[in-house]
Amino acid sequence: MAASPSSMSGGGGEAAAVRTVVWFRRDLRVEDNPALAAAARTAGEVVPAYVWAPEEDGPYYPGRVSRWWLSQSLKHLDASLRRLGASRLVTRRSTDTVAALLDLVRSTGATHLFFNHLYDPLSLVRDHRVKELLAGEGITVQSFNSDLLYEPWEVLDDDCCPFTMFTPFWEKCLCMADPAAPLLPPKRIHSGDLSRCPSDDLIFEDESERGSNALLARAWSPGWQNADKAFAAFLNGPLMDYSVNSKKADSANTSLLSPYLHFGELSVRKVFHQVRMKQLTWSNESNLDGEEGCSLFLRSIGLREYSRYLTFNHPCSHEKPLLAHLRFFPWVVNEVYFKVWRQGRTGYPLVDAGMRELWATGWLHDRIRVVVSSFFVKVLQLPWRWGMKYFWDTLLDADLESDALGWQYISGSLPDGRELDRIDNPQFEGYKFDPYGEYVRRWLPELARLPTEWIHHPWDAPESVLQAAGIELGSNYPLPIVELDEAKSRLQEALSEMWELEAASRAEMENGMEEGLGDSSDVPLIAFPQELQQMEVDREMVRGTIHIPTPAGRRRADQMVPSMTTSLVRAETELSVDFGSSEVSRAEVPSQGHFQPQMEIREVVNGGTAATNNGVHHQQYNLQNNLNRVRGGVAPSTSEASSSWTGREGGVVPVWSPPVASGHSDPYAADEADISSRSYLDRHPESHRLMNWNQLSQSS
DNA sequence: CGTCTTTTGTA
DNA sequence: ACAAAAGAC
Repeated sequence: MAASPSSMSGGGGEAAAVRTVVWFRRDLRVEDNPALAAAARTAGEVVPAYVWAPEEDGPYYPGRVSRWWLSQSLKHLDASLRRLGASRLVTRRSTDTVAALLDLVRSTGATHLFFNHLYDPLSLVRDHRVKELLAGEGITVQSFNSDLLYEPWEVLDDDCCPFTMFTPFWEKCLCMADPAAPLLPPKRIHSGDLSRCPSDDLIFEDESERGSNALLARAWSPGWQNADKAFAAFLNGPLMDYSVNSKKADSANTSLLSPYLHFGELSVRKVFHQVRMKQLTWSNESNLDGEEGCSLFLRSIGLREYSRYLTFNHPCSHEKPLLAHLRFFPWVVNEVYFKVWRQGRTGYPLVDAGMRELWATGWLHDRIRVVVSSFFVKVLQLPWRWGMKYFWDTLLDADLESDALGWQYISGSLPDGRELDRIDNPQFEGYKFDPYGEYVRRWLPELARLPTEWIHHPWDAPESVLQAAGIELGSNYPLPIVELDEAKSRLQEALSEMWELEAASRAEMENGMEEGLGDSSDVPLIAFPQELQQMEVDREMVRGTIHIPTPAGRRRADQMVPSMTTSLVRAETELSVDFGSSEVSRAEVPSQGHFQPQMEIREVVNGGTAATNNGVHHQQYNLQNNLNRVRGGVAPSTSEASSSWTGREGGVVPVWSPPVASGHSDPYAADEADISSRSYLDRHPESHRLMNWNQLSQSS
């Protein structure tokens, strides 16, 4: 297992010949960055590089706010690297990362390529290709862990199998040896002569996005040093009351660290160690709430950890339910529902407030994410992947692994997820998370004058109250798009249908096994709506109504909330008189430490396009798929009920594996994406070996 | 006031 | 499905 000197190239010569390309991805920091630290330790020259090839991500081309963050963070990183003595961050625009790296290595005469691990399926495949190709060129390629407390293959149960449930996974993590202490930034970096190594200008926004992006900068400061500050602020502030406050929709109580963590501007290992220290302190002071807050916060770090763990072991987790029977759920493919949800016009105030906040700011409190996604899946019964894709397109902290985990959890597709058949009632959730209605009033100005008593169920309010509040249900605020009772019965029907389909397919499977791999009963993925692929703001909805006279200078293509009717317009204009002078027209993002129940000025989108995501190339990846293997005894119960959980898979959008006939009566279907299938690692020993092999260099 | 029932939270 | 908590009796 030694650090494989055999793969070294060019051998012999003077030490000065060592030149290492450090390939940055989602590890945009100089502190506790193992790849960078290792490169600096070679005492040779270090060429920091970034390759921007978003087309490779297919439908998961980053959304506007995410690209904005990235652009800022790269600037910050470049400045940090220069301060350390590097000449610059070398940037490349490409549609083929591997080719771009090869070119980079050749044009710099580098002998080494270092980078930190990623665990999403695209990266696993691409990084493997990078290693093969560059090693073939005689380049020493090493990769490191910068993103996780523990590598996915390090956390195994007593039988050395990957965990399939979060709780045992996290318990195991917590009793493993502490992760390595964070590394300091390198003292100095020399890049040598880079005059023959051009950089490309990276363009992360188009004209139409500039205005909206400018607003983001008022609330957020990307970059690893700012991550550090935000983390310190959280440690010394909201963390203490984290457990007490975690039930409120108010973002001021949250860490707001997720975008930093997504781009690796903040090291989870550092977070872990510092929170642990706080916890120890509070524990000694018998500060039970504080101590519990630490556990709770670390648990959410654990969920992030687990999301990588899952995608590593089940590379299809962003498109296929991990519980196979869910693949037979008859999702309602209704783009009108989808649109209404996105626009925050479902008639359920808490849901609508959340969706408008997301739209306007790219941010959503975790609780509210659960509310809106649960509503999406259970009340509207839309395919969860649509919701996940919308989150991907709009969230500032969009993260494929975390979002896949979240949506699978909500849609009942995980062994330890929520039950699908229990509908969360947004009204009661409103009482819980937003007891004074402040959150709703802030994001739904049309309901601003409704007394708290009715704010979460305006449909029950007496006519006189509504009138006094200037609300006409069905006109300036919608009636519930689906009644909860109706949703419940529809959900029951859908579930019965799911079980029938599942049973039928299983029967068919048992009969027609020999007929080969045709697998006619395969359930295809539901494609994303075209509209979502372009992230277009719905225009008709807005055009059909009255336009708000838009104050000069505030008209912009933005993710602004579409309004619907005249009376709403009236309410808005009135409000804007009150607040118009105080610059509240910004796309508001939660800022740490205060919460003002304040009206937002809203404007109608005049055909604005939020983002022009054009990277819709559907890539096909040829991950070989073995025949299903059953892992006996791991499933929670192999009893009669669960014996019906057998399914198959299908694929339309990026296909990871060809459809495959499924196993027999296993608790979980045994196929590529399924939770009981053999892990990705088992099926791709090469990747495993490569990773393990390099793991060593990190610990040196 | 104890026991049974309902609701809630759960990654 | 299940345990804990809250509510009903």
